[in-house]
Formats: sequence, C-alpha cells, structure tokens
Amino acid sequence: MDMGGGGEVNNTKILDELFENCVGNTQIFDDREVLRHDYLPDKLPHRGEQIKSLGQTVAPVLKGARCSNIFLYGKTGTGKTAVTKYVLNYLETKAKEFNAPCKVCYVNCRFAGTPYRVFARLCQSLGVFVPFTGLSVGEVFDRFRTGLDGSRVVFIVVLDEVDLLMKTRGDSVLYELTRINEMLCNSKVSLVGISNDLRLKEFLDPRVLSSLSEEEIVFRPYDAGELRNILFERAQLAFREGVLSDGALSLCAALAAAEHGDARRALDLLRVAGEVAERKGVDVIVEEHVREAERRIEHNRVTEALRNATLHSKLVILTLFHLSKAGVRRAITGQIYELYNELCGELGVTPLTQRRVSTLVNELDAIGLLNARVVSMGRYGRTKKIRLEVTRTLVRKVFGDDNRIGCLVKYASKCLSKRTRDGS
DNA sequence: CGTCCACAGGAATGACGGGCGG
DNA sequence: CCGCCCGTCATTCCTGTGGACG
Repeated sequence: MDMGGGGEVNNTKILDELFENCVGNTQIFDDREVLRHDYLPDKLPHRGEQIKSLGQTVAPVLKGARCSNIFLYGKTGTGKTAVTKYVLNYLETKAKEFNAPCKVCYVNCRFAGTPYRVFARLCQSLGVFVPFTGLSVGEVFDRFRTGLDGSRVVFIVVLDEVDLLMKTRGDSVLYELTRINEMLCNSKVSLVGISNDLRLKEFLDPRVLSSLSEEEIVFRPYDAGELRNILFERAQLAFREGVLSDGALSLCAALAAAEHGDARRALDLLRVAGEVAERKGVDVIVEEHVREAERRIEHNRVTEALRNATLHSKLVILTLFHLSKAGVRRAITGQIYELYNELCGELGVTPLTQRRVSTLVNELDAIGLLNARVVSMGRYGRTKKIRLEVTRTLVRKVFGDDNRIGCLVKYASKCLSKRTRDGS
C-alpha cells in the first residue's frame, strides 16, 4: 500500500516533468506536422514540369471528356504522390467550379494489396456498399461497374504503388480497368498508375501496357541542391526562426541525395534531428543532431523489423545468429536449414519445409535484416550465401525479451559447438 | 565438353479462419 | 445453417542452372 502510494507520487513527478518539458519546450518546433510525409505543401519545388504534364493530360476532364491513361515512374520520395494529389485536388475544385462531373479515387496498393480490396475501395468511394470480404472479385467488380455507370461521371482512378499489386497478383486489375470503358454507357474511367519500379513495363501484358501508357511521366531523383530547397521551404514552416543551422540542413540534403535523392528520407532526418535537439534541450539543430537522427532512424527500423517478424522468421535469424557466433560469416541454405530444424525441435515447433524457409530468407533479405545472394560452387552445387546484417548484440537484446524464443538465444550454442566438434 | 551437385524459385494445390447471401 | 468465396500461409512437385570437376 505504502509502496504503491510512494510510487505514484514519483511517477506523477516524472510525468509532470516530461509533459511540461514537452509543452514548454517549444523553442524548436512551430509545426512538426509539416515534416510528415503525408503533408501536402502548397508549393512543390522542382516539379513544375511534371505538374504541367499531368495537368495537361487530365485537363480534358473539365470538358467532360475522358483523359488519357497515364503512368508515373520514379523512385520513392521523388514526389510522384505529392504531384498527383496536388494536381488532382486542384482539378476537382476546378471541376466543381465548371460543373464538370468528375471524381477522383486514390487507392494505395500497399494497403489495398489484392484485386478484391482495390475494387472494394473503388466501390466505397462511389458510396456503393460492399463487405470487406465474402463476395467474389467478379461480384465486387460488377457492383463497381453498375454503381459507376449510374453516377454519370468521369472517374479518375489513381493506383499508387501499383508495382506491388502487379508483382504479387499479376495485371488482372489493370486489365479489367483498362477495358471497363467498353462496358460503360454514362461514365468513363481514366487511370493514373504510379510505380516505384521503373522496370514495371517488363511485367505488363502488352495489351495493358499500350492502353495504360498513353502518357508517361518520369520523376528523376532530386539532387542535393534541390533537396536543400525543399527542406528549406518546409523548415520555414516547421521550425521556429533561427533554429535550424545551415550545416544541418545541408547535411540532411546530402545524406538523402546520396541514397536515392529521396525527399521523404530527407524530411525524416530533419524531423528526427529536430526531436533530438528538442530532447537535449538545446535551441539550435546542428550536424551532430542529424548524425544522431540517422543512427536513430536506422536503429528503430531494425528493432521494429526484428520484433515484428513471425516466429519462423525469427528462428531463421536466430539460426544465423548462432552460426555467426560459431564463426560462420556466410552460411549456405543447407547449413541454415539443418540448424533451423534443430531449433524447431528444441522449441517443439514443427519446422517448415526448406522451400518455405527459402522464401523467408528472401523476405528477410528484402527488409535488410540479412543479406542473401545466389552463388554457384560449381561441382558442389548452386546455393545462397547468407549473412546476418544485424549486430548480434541487437539480436540478443530484442530476442531476449521474447519469452517464446528467448531461451534459445543461449541454448543453441551448445548443440552447435557439439556439432562442429563432431564435424571436425 | 558433358556431368552433376545443391539448391533456386515458379506453379499448382491444400488447409484454415473468416464472412457472405440465401 | 449451408455452400461458397475470400486472403493467407504452407506444402508438394517441379524444372532450371552456374560452373568446378572429371
């Protein structure tokens, strides 16, 4: 009782301090929302050309005509989504002004990752009710079509990150949408496809390709100077005056430019650097804070990825952890599968097949937790060489908290050392 | 120059928990 | 309640392959 009461007082004190710091400590930020990537600024520096092209393409909509389908290519953080939203938002307000019946539906294929969900999303934007599961894809598509035809509009469908949908589900959605106009009497559909992958064309059915790529816009990565300008514009709104040092600004731009010219990355760096400075209680953001931000972002990313991995993915990581501890820098598939099996046995979990583990390895490679590359060892077959890309300390720390497999962090080293003795 | 290792990775299929309309 | 379809994860079966070795 007494202990509880004492703790409470202490906790309140801690929280008070924390909250007051947060409220009182406004010498860094004016409005940090401006630095989030879903924020749409009213100026988009260095994208005038793209805005113009997209505007030209969609302009016929204001006369009630269907506009050409258009495809936007470019790496992440090159402003594709921002330009699209910017132009289409404006188009919608203009359409209202001119009484042109037009509607825009924005679908992010990362979140609507299946044909069903894409069509369901389109239905929803038309006010047509569909359950989130239970119907056949064809049924949802039909509802969308009839709903659309009834509403007598030019309907612009934006499919963002459409490459993700293509790679896992093929081009059936795009195929249906490019052909839908043949079945409509009162409405028309135009497509805006946005892809992060410049090679997407290679995966497309030629019929889809020709109708989809009536127009194309390529978004080049920003260079360091352009990123600097973008950051500068945002920093004006985000930070109080004089908070951001010139050096910190340039460093954010330079780091992001070195990666892909990714503006999102640059903004993240700037925001986190601001938070670092805020927490330190200083009132100027300097280069060191940006460096710290870089480390922190990476650390968070990896920790989250490790923590959120599925049981078997964790076991694969753990296998690599033990192999690397035993001095195996680059393990091959066979080695991994063998030890993985053993770990599963120890946990009382039925192991997955080697085929499945192989795709898990590929997935982990894609996230960057490990590095896998196929090599041929000639006579001795063809395999993947796999290396852990995370420090063992971090693995130990994150998995140590996981009560399910935490025990294995220590255990397996025994059976591994036994095996290496037997082997040699 | 062919063989053959040790897998890679595609395709088809199945199991499962969930939700629908009738 | 049934029969059907959904998406997800996993299995099974399969064909493909780079290059050291003989």
